[in-house]
Amino acid sequence: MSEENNQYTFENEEYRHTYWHTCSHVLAQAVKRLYPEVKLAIGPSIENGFYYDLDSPFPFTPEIMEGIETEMRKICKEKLKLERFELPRAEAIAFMEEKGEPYKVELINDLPADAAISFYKQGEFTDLCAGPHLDSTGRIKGNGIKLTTCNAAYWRGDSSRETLQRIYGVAFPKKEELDAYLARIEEAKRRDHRKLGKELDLFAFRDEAPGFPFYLPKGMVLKNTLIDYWRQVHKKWDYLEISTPQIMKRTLWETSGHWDHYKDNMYTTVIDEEDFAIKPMNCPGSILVYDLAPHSYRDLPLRYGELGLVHRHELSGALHGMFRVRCFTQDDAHILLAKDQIKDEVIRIARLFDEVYSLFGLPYKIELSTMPDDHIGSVEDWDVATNALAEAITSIGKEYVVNPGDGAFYGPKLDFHIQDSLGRTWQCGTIQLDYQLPGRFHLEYTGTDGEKHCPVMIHRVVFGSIERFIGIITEHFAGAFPTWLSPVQVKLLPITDRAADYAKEVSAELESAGYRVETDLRNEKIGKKIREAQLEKIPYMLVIGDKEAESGTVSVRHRADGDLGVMSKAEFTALLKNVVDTKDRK
RNA sequence: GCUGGUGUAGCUCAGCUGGUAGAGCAGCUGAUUUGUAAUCAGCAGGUCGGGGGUUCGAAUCCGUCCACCAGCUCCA
Repeated sequence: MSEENNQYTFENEEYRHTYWHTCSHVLAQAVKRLYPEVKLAIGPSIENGFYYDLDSPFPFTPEIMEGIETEMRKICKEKLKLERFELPRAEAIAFMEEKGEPYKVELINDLPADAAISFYKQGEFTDLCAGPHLDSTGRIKGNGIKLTTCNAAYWRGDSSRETLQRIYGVAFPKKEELDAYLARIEEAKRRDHRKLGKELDLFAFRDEAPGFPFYLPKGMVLKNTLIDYWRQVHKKWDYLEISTPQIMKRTLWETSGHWDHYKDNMYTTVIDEEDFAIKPMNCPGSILVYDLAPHSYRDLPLRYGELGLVHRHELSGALHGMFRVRCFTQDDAHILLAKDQIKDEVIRIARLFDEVYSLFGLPYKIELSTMPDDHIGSVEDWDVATNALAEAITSIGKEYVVNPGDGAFYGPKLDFHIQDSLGRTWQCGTIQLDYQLPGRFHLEYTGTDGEKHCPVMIHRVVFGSIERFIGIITEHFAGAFPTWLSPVQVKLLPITDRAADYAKEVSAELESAGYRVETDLRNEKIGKKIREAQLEKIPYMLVIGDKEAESGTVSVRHRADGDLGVMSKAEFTALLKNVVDTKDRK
């Protein structure tokens, strides 16, 4: 989204954030003028606008938000100067205590001893803030401001602390830019995969199974086609496919550490008076496969691929269409290798990822997640592993940002994030290094020295999950999937009953050539048949009337390119074959 | 899980301050045999998310449970 923001008239990225940061102060000032009893928390600029967290005894309804917006415009018109000043710690605390702002007092108390404690004053309003800010509220275009939503947020992101109300807003130097921004949001909502999934009959959710997707026939074609592609890619990159059990004994999960670290998210059951768990991850299964036979360094890296169905009891509020479900198929792989093979293998994986994402035209961002508080293993191992990941990405000329403390409990990871239609990013691919699990299971291989060594394990997924990836590409293509992926690739549209037999003949020929075809034999006008096929986003429509039946031709229409004219059956089949075989994005 | 919001026919939605439900599309039937984004007519379809409560009377008010939406927390 940051690229798109540059089309606006902000002078530069820094000015945009300064502008929005000042907007957030104007927001807080407006709230305090109208509702002095509301307490202030924090109010920064964000990727797409700004927000202010407030502790309020009442909810901010749309009417109240409108009132606040009006007051904000007034403050802009007042052209209040913003003035920075500093106070010694004791005075700063006394100042905020006097104003009755407990959250600000807490913030000041937590500032480092040597930090300057700065404030910004605009008119009667003063806020604790490091800045920078615009020099006057008059620089903000009043009617370019829009408060978008109000939602809950925990004070300092801690779910055990107070729930605050967060008012989000956007603002632009020109009213037309605000309108364009809001129009873009509306357009993005039109490609929401939940909406398209329903319209295109891909998948469904039912109250009877919250968070558990139902694949409809067309969604199943999509899923199976993705899986076929996945198998093809992984064969090429030397992976061996396996499949491991859905339910395994508690003792296994205790050995793996999941019982201690992940139990709250696991579905468990009792069989013959013994505890079992439905797998939330595939790794222990792969480990048991490795452990079936002795291995030597010659076997490594050993790459086990598994399309593993996992179940995780996600918090109800976290569920989100196909992006966040409770049961999903991970396109998983577990690679066992020697420590000195890590960097090369990570490079190899990152190249595979790039090949896959490029095919779909998906831009992605890489994050390096480091050691969390809740971790197992030595800090030294973590350092070595984290560096290996960083070096691998740098060496293939890609960039990453660090996500401190966000690694899995067993090791650091590289996450590959892809954006949805609204610019929210979702983790799809991940490469996780694991120095712990092989040791917990006493895995070993015989090295060149004839001694036993413990291998390292890499966990990785490319799609992330088939479900999430389907959601991502549904939004990316706005439901108009490339022909090779489209549930229906060709729709035959006979104009009258007279052309029905010929249409069936063409359909049979295409089907026997391996294409997915539907025929619309309804007694409807051709305009209506075309309209509906367009709405179904079917790539190729073949209009068939008396002329085509007589000459043995087809009249081809493409969903995006329109009427392509009359072709012989052979010409059309060749065109279709080319588009499908090359996995053209058309 | 938390805060706020939403929940009316298969789908998209209307139903003002409480007086026992409406439209379009889809479906079915009939007519129409049609040349690149909606042919016409008729019929049928809902215990208004579920259980309660207030009321002479509840889709409309209250409470509760469920699901969904936005965000937070968490995560593929």
